[in-house]
Amino acid sequence: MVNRRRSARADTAPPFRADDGRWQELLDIAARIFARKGYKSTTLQDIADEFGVLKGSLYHYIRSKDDLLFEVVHSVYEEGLANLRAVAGADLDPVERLRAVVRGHVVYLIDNLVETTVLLHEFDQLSDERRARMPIRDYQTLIADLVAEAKADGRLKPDVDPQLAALAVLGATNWVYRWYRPGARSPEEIADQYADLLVDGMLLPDRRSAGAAPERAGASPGGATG
Amino acid sequence: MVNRRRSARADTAPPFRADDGRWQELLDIAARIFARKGYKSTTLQDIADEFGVLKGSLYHYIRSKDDLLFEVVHSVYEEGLANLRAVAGADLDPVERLRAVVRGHVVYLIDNLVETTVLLHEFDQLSDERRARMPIRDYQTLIADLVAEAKADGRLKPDVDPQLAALAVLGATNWVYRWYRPGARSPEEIADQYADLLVDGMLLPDRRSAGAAPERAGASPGGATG
Amino acid sequence: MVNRRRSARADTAPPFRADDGRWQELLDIAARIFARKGYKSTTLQDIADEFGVLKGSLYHYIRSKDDLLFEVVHSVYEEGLANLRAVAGADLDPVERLRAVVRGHVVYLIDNLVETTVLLHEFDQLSDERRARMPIRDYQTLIADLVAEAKADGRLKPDVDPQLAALAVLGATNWVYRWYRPGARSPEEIADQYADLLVDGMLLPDRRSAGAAPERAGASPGGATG
Amino acid sequence: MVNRRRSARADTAPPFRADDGRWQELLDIAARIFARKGYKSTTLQDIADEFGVLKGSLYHYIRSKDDLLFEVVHSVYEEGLANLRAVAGADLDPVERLRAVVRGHVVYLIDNLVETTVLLHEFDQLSDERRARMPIRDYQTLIADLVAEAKADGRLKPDVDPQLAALAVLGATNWVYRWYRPGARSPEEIADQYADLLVDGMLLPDRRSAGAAPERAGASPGGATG
DNA sequence: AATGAATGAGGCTTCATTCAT
DNA sequence: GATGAATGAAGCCTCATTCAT
Repeated sequence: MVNRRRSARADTAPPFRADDGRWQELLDIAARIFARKGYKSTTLQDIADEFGVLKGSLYHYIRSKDDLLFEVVHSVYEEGLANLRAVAGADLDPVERLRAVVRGHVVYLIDNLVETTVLLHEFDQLSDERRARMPIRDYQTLIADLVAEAKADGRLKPDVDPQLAALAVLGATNWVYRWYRPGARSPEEIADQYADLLVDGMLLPDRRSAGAAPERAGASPGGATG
Repeated sequence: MVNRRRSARADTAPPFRADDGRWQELLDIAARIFARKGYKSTTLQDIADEFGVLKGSLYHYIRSKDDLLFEVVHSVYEEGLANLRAVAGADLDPVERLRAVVRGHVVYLIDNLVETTVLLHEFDQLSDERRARMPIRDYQTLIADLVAEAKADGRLKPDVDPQLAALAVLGATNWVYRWYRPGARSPEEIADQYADLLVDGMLLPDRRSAGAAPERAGASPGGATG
Repeated sequence: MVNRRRSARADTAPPFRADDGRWQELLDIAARIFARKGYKSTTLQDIADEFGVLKGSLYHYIRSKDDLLFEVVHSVYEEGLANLRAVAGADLDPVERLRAVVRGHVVYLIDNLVETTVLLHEFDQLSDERRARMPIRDYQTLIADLVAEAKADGRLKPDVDPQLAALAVLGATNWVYRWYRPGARSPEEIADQYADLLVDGMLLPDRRSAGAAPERAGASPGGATG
Repeated sequence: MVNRRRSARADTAPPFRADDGRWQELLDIAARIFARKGYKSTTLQDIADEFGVLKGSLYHYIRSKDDLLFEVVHSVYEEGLANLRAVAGADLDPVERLRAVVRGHVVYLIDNLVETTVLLHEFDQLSDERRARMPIRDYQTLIADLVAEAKADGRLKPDVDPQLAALAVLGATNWVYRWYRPGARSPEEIADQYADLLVDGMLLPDRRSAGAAPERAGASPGGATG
């Protein structure tokens, strides 16, 4: 759905004005390697090799290795949140908005798998200052608010705790980065299943969307970690 | 229930037979620091400092840093799986066993939060050979099988894909390591909510356990990442 | 005679293309220290100190300490063998070729004393893989073949065993690295004496070159080991 | 021929009175490993493992690793020299004494292959003080004196330089430690061939022992380094 | 923009040696 | 005589970063 997010080199003020083609290429390479090996296990040498320059030359683009992590992560964070906010603000009843949010989150995550992997797995490696600029709790709050709204509408089981439910939703959906590999199942299929499972799980029995879709075919999804 | 898992120093054959008190202390320290800073960002100096020896002295207990990660992770992996298998084998109908498994997994994870954090976050840092000794897919398979069984019983929505459902369950529950902090809510409360949410989400509308418990009180859970 | 052998950086592919001046300087320094203290007793610190950089900086030139040993040793090995093969292929009768080979070997060895010292004393410290690339037995074979040829010509005592004779020749000549110090006696004098002694020792009594040169003056050679 | 040389624990004054069985066992083990891997590459751990104690326990037998090297080397040095002196003092003409010395040296060396290997290869690793206690030049002098004597008798080619000839003899014979492996050829066969080759090489043509033995059968000797 | 060389700090690991028990 | 634990120094190697060209 999304995927056209492109970093505007948010607030690192690099000592240069790289043409944006090369800059994006660098970010993409860094993101890919961070996702594969982890931030700490990635060396600037790894990145420079793939970028086709000597490692010292990377300092024409960045001021520190940390910059790369931040740049990779910051834009997915912002855009992903914006994306969810847009969906959450649609003119639908709260339960449907919740469903849409789950769906949208899954699709966004898969559409930006490399970057979200880095965000979700390497978030803690950011400097405190930079982590503070990405209040990751906002995701939880956004969903918890929707749950609370639906609950106020009387649609949900009375014992649903919005915060806890939000964390369950985020856990299930974020976890996708751990096992998704393109091929078996489309992002949309996964998103639909997850939305149905998670949102139906909160609903009062008698209020559930009666008609469940007929079983969809598809190879069983693989899972590296799970 | 849990938590008395103690490593029998599985298959690293360290150059000694230390008294197990010190060995366990070392593993606990390592696990704690790995959980806090990540494996790669933890230095043997960090560990030695807390253990109260010079860093070279750690080699009385290990043969490489990697040993520490493996030892920490291997026992939680094994015991956690054994734990789930025991629960999954109970003499109950499949849906109840599924519920019990979700509950058991959450409780186990929280009871062993430090070690499961290391397992879930640093699994990829293990050497290939050692990773192969812990077929983490077994967790997914175990749950997927239960889902398939319940589905065969006609209890579940026909479009539930067992593998996908298992991954959703594991995502939601495993994610707990990202936000759980002792205090606000008991492990059992969380476990119950998760079990209800996730299992109910798979059930056919008319087959659901009618009586949902009245809302439980509790402070809203904090969440570092989520 | 020789001594212009310069490494073409045979097959270590270092992470750079240093100007060869510095590279040769490094190899020369390493060779000198290896020869003096032995490979194992030489530290990269020793080498870096003399090279004038921090020890970590050596890794611009090498990938491991082992590289240095290999580079030092590989080129003398190859060139020394080529040198002998050239001499052995001359258009002379076998006995004279043998004499020339002994002479040539001694002169080459002294002309490249530092490197041959390292080759002869530290050969076993090479990794198996690298040792395999230098079939040091070729020296023995080359000489044994010449001896066999001379024997087939009927020039040698019938009980001369070519392999054993070759080993005697190599032992006597290679041993030079243990005691030679420039000054007392010229490489050529030594070479001539050795050739006469060793080759005459194989000849049939009546076939020997009658005229022996008059005694040459010269200080008695010192000898550290021997 | 010899081989019953047993160390009297020359002058290391160890902090103990080990029963000599264990002490000899330790020296034998150390010698074997030093010969195989080199002194520097041998760890006390290696030795302790084979000796069947923990490495710290070795300090009941030695005061330092260096002690082991010295003890191993000192006794072969002394006994080997005494052996040669006895042979050199026999009541024979100088040329025959020379021949006997070459023979005796080769046999002794092979009979004590492990220890002589350590002596010949690791001599330089001894502390200066200890090296000084083993004037290895004595071997050279002993042989050079014999050569000079034979030369004074008019038996040798006039251009034979006694020192140089002695070094050739020592080189050829000492080198045996580099290639000898039991099996192919008896120590005595090798010794005879070497004596004939080296001594005949010094003789005046017309004075040589006419009858050379008929070719002896035997597999060709292997040679690791040579 | 890029190179090539170097820095400097620190990481993991090894190992001879000591010592209380 | 031996153990088990620890020391302390040092060794090899890595890597983010700097800088003159």
